[in-house]
Amino acid sequence: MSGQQDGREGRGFTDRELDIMSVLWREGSGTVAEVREALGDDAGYTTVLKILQILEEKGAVRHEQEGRAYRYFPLVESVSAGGRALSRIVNKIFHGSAELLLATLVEDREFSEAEIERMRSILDRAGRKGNAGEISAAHPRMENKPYKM
Amino acid sequence: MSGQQDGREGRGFTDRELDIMSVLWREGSGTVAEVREALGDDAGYTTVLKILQILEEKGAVRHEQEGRAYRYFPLVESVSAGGRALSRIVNKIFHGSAELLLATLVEDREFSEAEIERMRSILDRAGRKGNAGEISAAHPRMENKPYKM
DNA sequence: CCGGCGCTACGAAGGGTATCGTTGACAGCA
DNA sequence: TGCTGTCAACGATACCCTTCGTAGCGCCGG
Repeated sequence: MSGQQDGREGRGFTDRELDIMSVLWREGSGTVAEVREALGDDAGYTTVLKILQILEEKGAVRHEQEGRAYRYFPLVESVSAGGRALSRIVNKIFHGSAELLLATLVEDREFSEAEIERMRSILDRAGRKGNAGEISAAHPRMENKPYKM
Repeated sequence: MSGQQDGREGRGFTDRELDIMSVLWREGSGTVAEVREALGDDAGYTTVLKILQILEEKGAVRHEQEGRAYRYFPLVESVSAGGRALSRIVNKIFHGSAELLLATLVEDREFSEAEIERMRSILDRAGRKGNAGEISAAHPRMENKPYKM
């Protein structure tokens, strides 16, 4: 029994972990040295390695041998991590109101017309897809949806 | 060196802290017992008290004597906490793209027509304001009060 | 007046994160 | 062949979060 050592899976990322995942998402992959470089070289080598290993334990990244070094690849999609984080924020901070979230977002930042136009079209798509006619039918109780990682 | 004093002073709440702040934001205020009740009574009394005290240390809440108990009030607005959290997510996970964030948001949830309509109007307002022209005198402050009741 | 109850304060235990120092392996080079 | 630089693994350290156990205090009912 206990086939797999289920460590800390399904959890969110900590600050530092997120920093490193961010690099991996942006670059696609990276060795310890590369990640360390991308972070701004303020972190020690072993520190970055350690966190990468923790991330691997969590199932968020994997590695391949590349020459003498390991190259790390993200296993968790940034979108799915983002979805989780957003869900959390919407529920805990904005009480389930995505509108309030959006309002806060546009309050804090300045968007170009083009950006706003693209965001509008995203909403249009959502409107057509999510609700082709009926409105009050099902009020989506925005509790925690099941996500998978 | 390079200590990690990045998330201490009210910048970013931990899981449990967020749970409790969420209750306070929703209810407006609460005693330890009330908060504990609202959480689902799976938490011990002293646990909730402790976190409330930590929150107070961080400057996120304050308390007033009320009879024999303390009544805690949130000092940090949910919107400002949300703004910070959103900023973080946009930058670290969505690489600064609010569009991608919005796309993910609408991917994960189903919205009613009414909600989408309101979100669209939020974008309209942002478009008029953010446009390099003139800011109209009417400044529709998006507060967290008059919404979603 | 006294005991119980509710409340806060103190602080410790348990587990996790973040940062390194050190060690051992190995490859390239003089 | 022996030195040096790069790399992963291990272990240590320090700090933080979360959960409580226990103690002390004031109030209320009997």
